[in-house]
Order: sequence, then C-alpha cells, then structure tokens
Amino acid sequence: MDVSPSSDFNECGSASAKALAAKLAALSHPARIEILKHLSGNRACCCKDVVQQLDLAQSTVSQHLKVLVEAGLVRFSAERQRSLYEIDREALAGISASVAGLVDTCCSSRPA
Amino acid sequence: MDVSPSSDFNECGSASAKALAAKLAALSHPARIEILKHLSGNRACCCKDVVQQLDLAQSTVSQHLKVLVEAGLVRFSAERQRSLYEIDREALAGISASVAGLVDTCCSSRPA
DNA sequence: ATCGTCTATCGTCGATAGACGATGGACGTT
DNA sequence: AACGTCCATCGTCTATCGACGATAGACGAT
Repeated sequence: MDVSPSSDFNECGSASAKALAAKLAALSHPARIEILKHLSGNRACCCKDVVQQLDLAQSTVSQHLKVLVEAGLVRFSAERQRSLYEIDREALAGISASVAGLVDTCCSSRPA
Repeated sequence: MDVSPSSDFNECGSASAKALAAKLAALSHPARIEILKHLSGNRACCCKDVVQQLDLAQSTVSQHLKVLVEAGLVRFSAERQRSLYEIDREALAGISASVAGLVDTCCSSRPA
C-alpha cells in the first residue's frame, strides 16, 4: 500500500497521518534501525543472525522483526527451520517519499 | 546534525540510530503530524489555535507541542501571554534527508 | 483590584512498548 | 528415538505514552 508521495497531504487527511505515523513508529527505535541496516547488507537473514549482531535477547529481536514485518518494511518467509527476513526496499523508499512529501507540503504551504 | 548518507551507516552506529529514532519518534504520532501540517500553513500558531483545530484537550496539545519542540522540529517563542510555535523547516528537511540517507544506504548496500 | 484568557505543569489513569526468561513446536542430525 | 537448533509465543515486569481534568502563573482588559 503506497502512501502517495505528494497527493493526499493536501487535505487534513487524518487517515494518511495515521498511516504515516504507524510506519514511522516502526522506524523509531534504534534497534529496528540497526536491524534494517543489517538486513540491507545481506540477502536475507534469519533471526539468530540478527541476534548475534545486536546483543539483545532472541525473543526481543523476534519481536522487533515482527514489528518491522507488520509495518511492511521487511518481508518474511519461512524456510525449513529458519525464518528469513528480507528488507523491502520499495516500502522503505515509500516511507522516504512520504516523509519528503510531508516536508514538501510543510515548506510549500509557507504563508508569506 | 547530519547523518551522512553513506558514511557511518556502515558501522553499527548506535549513536546515529538513536538520534534518528528519537526524531522519528516525535513524528510518529498522527496528532503531531497534523500539528505540523497546521503549523506549516500559518506563520506562527499559539496553543489555543491548534487546540481548536484538533479536538484534543489543551493540556494534551501542549504536551504534543512540547514533544515537537524538544525534538527540534518546532521553534518556540513566548509572546506576551501566548506561546508561539513555528515550524522549523530546516529541521524537518534534515529528517527527510536522514530518512533518505538511511533508505539510500539500505538500497545501495544491496548484496547481489 | 478583579476578572477572563492563555498556557504549562502536575497528578492520575489505562494502554502500550520494550525487555527478558521460559516454553513448546518444527526441523535436522546423530 | 533422542538430541540440538532455531524460532515464535506466552507471561511478566517496568517504563513510557497519551489522554484528561485541575491548577496555577502570566498577562490584558475592565
């Protein structure tokens, strides 16, 4: 689901605000940012891989991954016994565009 | 506070991750996004103005504004009895750049 | 001086986030 | 079959968020 970069920011759009806020919330945790950076460097990572990188409990990492998946920033695929997580670059780019759109709106609707 | 688009995302960089996460956290609430959009349409707004727009209690709006100010996204200046809040477009642009940098890093460090 | 307005802060409350350990299921290996 | 590995989920705990009403301070107006 794409948040169009510069269309529906015009109206009040509590809906779009909520959608963007939800995605930003998923990004607004240092561990999840680190996870994304780690995922970006590898084709697909299993949970344990991320755990070894982050110095957090496995259950904690699993939850962070779940948050990222539910926000649509990371794709999930179950392999045999492993779970593979892969970064969704398009979704990430969509967020970047949404933020840029918001900033754009805020800068262009300058009053004077 | 620039997060260089492609330098310190290589190392673990928990510091930059925390800084970005903090700013995104300020953005990750629908009411605060709405406040930003409202502020962008006016030169400077007082608290009551935002209250009338948002259908939230005055104390709640005041707290949201405080969050935005502390995150550096909104500038604060005390007038006589009013408090004037003005959007900080540069800071907002900085966040946009940071997010773009993160996404860029995630897309460029593509493995294969 | 008194009243009304605007605002920040305090105190409270419920809900949620974030962390962990423990557990159990699925699967590969021996 | 028995064990080890990987993982998601559950339960728990603490801390924080988000909302509100109430309050008090600052100021203008009367």
